[in-house]
Amino acid sequence: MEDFVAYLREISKKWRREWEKAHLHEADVDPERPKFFVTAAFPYPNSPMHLGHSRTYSITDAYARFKRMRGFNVLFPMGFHYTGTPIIAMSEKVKQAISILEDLGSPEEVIEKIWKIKEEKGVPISKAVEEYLREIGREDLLDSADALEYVVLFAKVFEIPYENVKKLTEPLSMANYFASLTEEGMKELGYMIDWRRKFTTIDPDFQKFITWQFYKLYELGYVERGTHPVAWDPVYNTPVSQHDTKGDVEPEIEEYDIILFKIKDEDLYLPAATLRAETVFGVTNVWVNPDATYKIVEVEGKKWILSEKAAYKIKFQKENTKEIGELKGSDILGKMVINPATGEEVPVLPASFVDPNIATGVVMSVPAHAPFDYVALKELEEDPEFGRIAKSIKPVQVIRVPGTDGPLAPTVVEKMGIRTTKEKEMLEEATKEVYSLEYRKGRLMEEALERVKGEARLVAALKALMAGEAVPQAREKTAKWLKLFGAGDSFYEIKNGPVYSRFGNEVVVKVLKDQWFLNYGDPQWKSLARRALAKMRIVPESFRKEFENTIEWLQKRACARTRGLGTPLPWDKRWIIESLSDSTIYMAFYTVDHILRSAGVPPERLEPEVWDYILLGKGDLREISQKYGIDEKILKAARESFEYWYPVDSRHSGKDLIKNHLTFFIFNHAAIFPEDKWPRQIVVNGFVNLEGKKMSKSLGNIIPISVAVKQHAPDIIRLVLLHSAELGTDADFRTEMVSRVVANLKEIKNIVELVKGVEVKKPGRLGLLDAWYLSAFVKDVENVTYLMESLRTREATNVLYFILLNRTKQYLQELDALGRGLDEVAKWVLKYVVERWVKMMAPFTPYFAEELWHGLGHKSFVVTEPWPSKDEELVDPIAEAAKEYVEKVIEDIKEIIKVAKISSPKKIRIEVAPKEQADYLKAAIDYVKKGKGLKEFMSDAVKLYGKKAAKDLKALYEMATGLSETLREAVESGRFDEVEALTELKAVIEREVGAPIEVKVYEGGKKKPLPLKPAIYVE
RNA sequence: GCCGGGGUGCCCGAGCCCGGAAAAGGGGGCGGGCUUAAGACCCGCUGGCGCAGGCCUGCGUGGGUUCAAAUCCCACCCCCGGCACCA
Repeated sequence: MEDFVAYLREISKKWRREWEKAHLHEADVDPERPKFFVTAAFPYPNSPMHLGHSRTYSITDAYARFKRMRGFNVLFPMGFHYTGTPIIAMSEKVKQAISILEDLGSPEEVIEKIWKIKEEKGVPISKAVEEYLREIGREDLLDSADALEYVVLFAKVFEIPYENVKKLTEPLSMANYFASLTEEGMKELGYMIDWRRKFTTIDPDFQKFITWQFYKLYELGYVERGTHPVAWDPVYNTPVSQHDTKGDVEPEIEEYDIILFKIKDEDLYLPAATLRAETVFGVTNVWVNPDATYKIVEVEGKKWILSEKAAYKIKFQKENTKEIGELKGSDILGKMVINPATGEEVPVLPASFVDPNIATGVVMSVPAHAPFDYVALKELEEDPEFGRIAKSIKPVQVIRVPGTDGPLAPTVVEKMGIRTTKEKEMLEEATKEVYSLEYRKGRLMEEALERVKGEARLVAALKALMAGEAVPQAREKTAKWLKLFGAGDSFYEIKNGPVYSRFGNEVVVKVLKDQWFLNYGDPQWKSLARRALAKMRIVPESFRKEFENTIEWLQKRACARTRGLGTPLPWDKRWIIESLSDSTIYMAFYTVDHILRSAGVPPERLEPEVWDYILLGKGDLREISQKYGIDEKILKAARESFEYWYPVDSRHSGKDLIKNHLTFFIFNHAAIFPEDKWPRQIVVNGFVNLEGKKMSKSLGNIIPISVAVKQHAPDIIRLVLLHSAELGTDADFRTEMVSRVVANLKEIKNIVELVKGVEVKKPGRLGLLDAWYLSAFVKDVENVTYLMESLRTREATNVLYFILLNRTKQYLQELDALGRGLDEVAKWVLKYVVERWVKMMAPFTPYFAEELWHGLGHKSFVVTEPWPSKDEELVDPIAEAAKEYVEKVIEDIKEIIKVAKISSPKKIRIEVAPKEQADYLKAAIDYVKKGKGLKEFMSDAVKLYGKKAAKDLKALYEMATGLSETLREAVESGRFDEVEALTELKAVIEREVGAPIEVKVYEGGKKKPLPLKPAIYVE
């Protein structure tokens, strides 16, 4: 086994060299041949390519290779996506880790020790790092644990020598390093990528291309400006996302509605933060924390009272805020404030459950709908100072849930028996119950709006707008209404806080002004996207709905960031175009970049007008050539290349990209290119698990291709990935599967070698066995072709590497049983099959197929051979039916032997129904096919064949309904002869059942045979 | 909550779109063969009943349509994934 894998590795090196020498993977414009342009999402080089990525690429490659054999001029290019921030964060973490490691003494030893802890205790790497640091008494370094984790991951899981890890402290060196590892992996796996066209997204010419794209989008009016909240490091003044935080936590941003309660007779406002603005109509009081410190902050001309923390946070969300005073929570207790929605006066009361670290530190109290508020009020009734006020407060119901009576919060609280605000867990559960019920089923009551003090006109307008509205809509409308008259605002908070940036600072929310958006919500753009999708083939088709939903759901999307690698926004260079926005139409760039580069066109000349000509055919060739100093011939060649290769015929990626990249891909093509250049197909595949487990960096169960190839062999990895799951579902890479695949390839090799050097003439007549085997194979050819057109690699490989192999083994065995062995006829048959079989394996295991092909004496490359076609004249339905029939008979004999508990049968007699019975069956089949019922058949058939046939006729009708297609057609043809089939394959049956058999036609006896159902006597 | 996917035999998993065979294929288990032994490999069994190829039950739960439903329709229960400025 080991030897065989080594052999597979060996031949992969050999053929990789040969193909490269022959430039097999380079595709150029060829007007004589139909083109096929395949692309897969390019990798982000923050790690070497692993098994998960290679599934997408292996599918793409098998498909590309298949299409090439089908006669297409296939282009499969690849590039690298350098845009973005994770690489920057990672390289900084590595830098930090290296300095710690150097500081600790011998870095490699430390890494080994950490790995040992991980292995021995079976804990994630992060835990092992922590444990190690504690062990050596360096708890002070715990803050940098995740940085160390990366280095361990690189060194141990990715098997990068420490000397090389040390070089990854600069973003670019890291990106280049991983890009080159990935490229090498792709080459090892034999992907037919045209590497001449490789680029990275920070190459100057690519940046010019993106610049053009954004000018286009801008001209079309799809780029907009607005404000946008982001997670932010307040010290380093930089946005923070998952990879920038300690412990890689994704900061989640939550938007609170602010409702401004003016303090009566004072120029001060209490900004209550709430997620349930619609309950403002039921506010009975406002809570502040009596022990907390509050600041008076001037916000947009009003004086807000905010908790100390909130006063700090708001600086990042509002412009020109000014702290002008300070007070204690207790200072404002008992004051009356005005509910801006209703105009009612309500008191300010103390509540210790109000957390000054969350939102504004001011909360409005709605006892009817918030369990906390209800219980807190009850609690307060005992208070010497505020007890009297608390007692006087009655919950005000403003939301009604059908099927319930009265306000929900008190009901639930009483039901659960909650008494004090200290029962936090119970209260939270109660809150969840009330909130979710009201959110799903609640409606805003008309009575709630009647509380609004004001002109009848105002109240009526509110009623018209919101009475009876479902909670989600009522909430939105209330918040909007309050904002419109200056009593409402927004406050952003980190929902899962506190989150710390990798610099150690607590992350806040910053509202960015002038953020640039792509407006995917634009109705015109949306309808273009819809049309593009409708015209496209989606594989598997079941994902279409998800695309449709995504198109509908997409709104504005921030398309630029303040930092990271990438292309500056052309009209506002402070911004860098974000990674998912600069990777939507880059496939077009593949069609021309090698032309422009090999001609030495300086990137700075690739101004928008140049791209307009190349990609849209706009402008005058000569004029542009002169204006930008680019040779006319080059421009023309680029234009022709684009025209030839575009549109993309097939776009491949993992299913995680449906909701973003793939849909943006559709949108942007629809916006920028004319309809005939819109993509034709999207192919989506599932993920890869390893031995049933999700791959994760923390578990360290990621296998980079470089490691996998050393362990297995390229063809094995390809085949396992292609065979282990249906396209849309998740695959599982298991060693067990690997060994099965290896064993099968070995067997296939042995079979192929049987016909090495065999030269025999086509025989005049085939045996039943030969005819069956050939016919089944021809159907395989047709089937595999169809399966590959539908990208069903699992089924296609199943036919080629499992079913066909087994059938071939069966054929060879049965030849032996018949005493024929590999005679001249069989040799011809086998050679016929093998030659085509090897070709069909080429898309999946190209190296293996190439080696076998040459072993058969061919001089051409199998990978560029034409795909086999279906040889109609070899289709023999009668032979297939005969074989199926014989197998059914064998099964029946075995069943009888088993049920009758016959230990060693001596002789078996098979009596076949007389020929004319077959006519009855034919008639029955005819009725079944026409959808006529049993009754109808019986009444007609009895007339025709007589009463005494009635019993048989009924049985035959039932048989007809369940007949396989093969047998049904054989019976219909009238050419199928049971005796002939049984006689010719007698030896096969005998070997299977272990007794001599005798075949004859029924001449009367105790068991009456039916057609296809002979009477069997076992002695 | 919204959107998407799914609940099939001891386990994993096809089949459901286009209704018509206890339900492909694995794995595990049991029995047998091979072997000094283990492994690998091969054969048989693996819902129930059945001394002749048969019958019964069955594909989340409950209804319905149909000569016929894992497959179509309705209601319900449960599980998984995504929910954005991140590649």
